Amino acid sequence: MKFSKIPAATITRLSMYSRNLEELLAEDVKVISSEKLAERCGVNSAQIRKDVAYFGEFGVRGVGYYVRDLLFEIKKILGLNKEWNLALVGIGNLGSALIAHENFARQGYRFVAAFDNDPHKIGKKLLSGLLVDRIDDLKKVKARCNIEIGVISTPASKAQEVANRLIEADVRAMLNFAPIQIQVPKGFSVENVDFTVKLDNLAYHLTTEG
Amino acid sequence: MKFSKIPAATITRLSMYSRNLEELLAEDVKVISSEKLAERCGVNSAQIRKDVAYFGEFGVRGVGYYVRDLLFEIKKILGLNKEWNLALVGIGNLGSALIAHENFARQGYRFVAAFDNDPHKIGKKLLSGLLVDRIDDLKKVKARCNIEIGVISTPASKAQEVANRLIEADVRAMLNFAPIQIQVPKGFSVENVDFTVKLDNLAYHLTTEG
DNA sequence: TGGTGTGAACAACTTCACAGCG
DNA sequence: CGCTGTGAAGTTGTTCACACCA
Repeated sequence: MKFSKIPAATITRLSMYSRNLEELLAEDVKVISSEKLAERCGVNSAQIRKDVAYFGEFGVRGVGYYVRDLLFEIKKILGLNKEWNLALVGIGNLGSALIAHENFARQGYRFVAAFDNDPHKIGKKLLSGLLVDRIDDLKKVKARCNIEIGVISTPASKAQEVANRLIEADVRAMLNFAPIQIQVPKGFSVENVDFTVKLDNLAYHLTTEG
Repeated sequence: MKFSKIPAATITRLSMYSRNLEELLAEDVKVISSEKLAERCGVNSAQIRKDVAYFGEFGVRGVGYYVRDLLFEIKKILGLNKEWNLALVGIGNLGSALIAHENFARQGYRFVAAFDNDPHKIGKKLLSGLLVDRIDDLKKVKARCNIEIGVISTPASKAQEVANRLIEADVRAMLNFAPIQIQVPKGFSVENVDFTVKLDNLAYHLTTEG
């Protein structure tokens, strides 16, 4: 185990390993070698060994990794041994779909608040049972619900403004669905989910190789 | 201009430059230096010069880049000088939200077909006016609508199966919203939009640095 | 003069290859 | 013996620094 810097890509792969290990667990596989797991994940086996070795010695030489143990360790590394409280900002089509989406809940992400600035939406109850709050009440609601991650699903033109509110309320992490680079101070994290960029990549490949 | 291999990250950045240039155009800015554009995009200026230099000499020494011209060239590179036809597969909450989402249309991506395998949904008309087709009719519908990119918004358990149908129908590009690695043969492209991975990254940072 | 285009230096990440251990 | 853990080698991507040109 070393304390050198962890590549960002390593964290992303850990997330992928975690999902695959969950599948293996469901298939009742007890032990897996880095070689086999690598094949499943489409990466190099040394990559897997190196990725997990950043954090400890979780394997058994001559044997492989115990699926249950490795899964547990990876989840601990990622911080998935607890539930995380999300707040949705921007209750449009996409936002509503996200609240209803199963993938959040399954991994322990839970929407505890929802915000909008449209007076027609404020006070309404969503299908999930959540009440839509005014964005001005963010701090107050945060104190009550312990919001840990903000999910921004407003139009691009409003996204930075929303981010500023989240920063003000000291929400340290944001998942941004708007196609724009959000500026945050040190100590805050933003992850972008930008499907236009992905589509542009596909268009490029179709144009170039097709 | 050189024909060495283009880093994947370059394409992703071109997409970002394109958006920023569109904003600059709207602000009526005529010329911009790599330095200024870099600041806006949060990257190094040499990076920008190198990225665009892979494809040609679009700048003017001592001046910078003409916004309109560079935007045009980048869009041509990415293949955004045409409209792209999308087919949505999986009409759940997320799928419906995607069809209604403005960001696709604005960049020239247009949904021309929608598929599901739920008998209750087939034949129904979506808000956009699209009729939901049977996935078995994919080839037939493709012949009519010229589907170029498939958008997969089914549960993870069905995603590979859907991908196989798309491959069979020779839809060469897929945007996958299911949290799973999709396997495709050479010549096909997949881009993943996976928010659980992004959330795991945020959770990791909150756990580690927070 | 000022900013591009680019070889060369650098940094980061990935893969190899094998020592070491269960 | 077999598979992990890891230094070393290799590869890829980024930044520097400056020649060159409008």
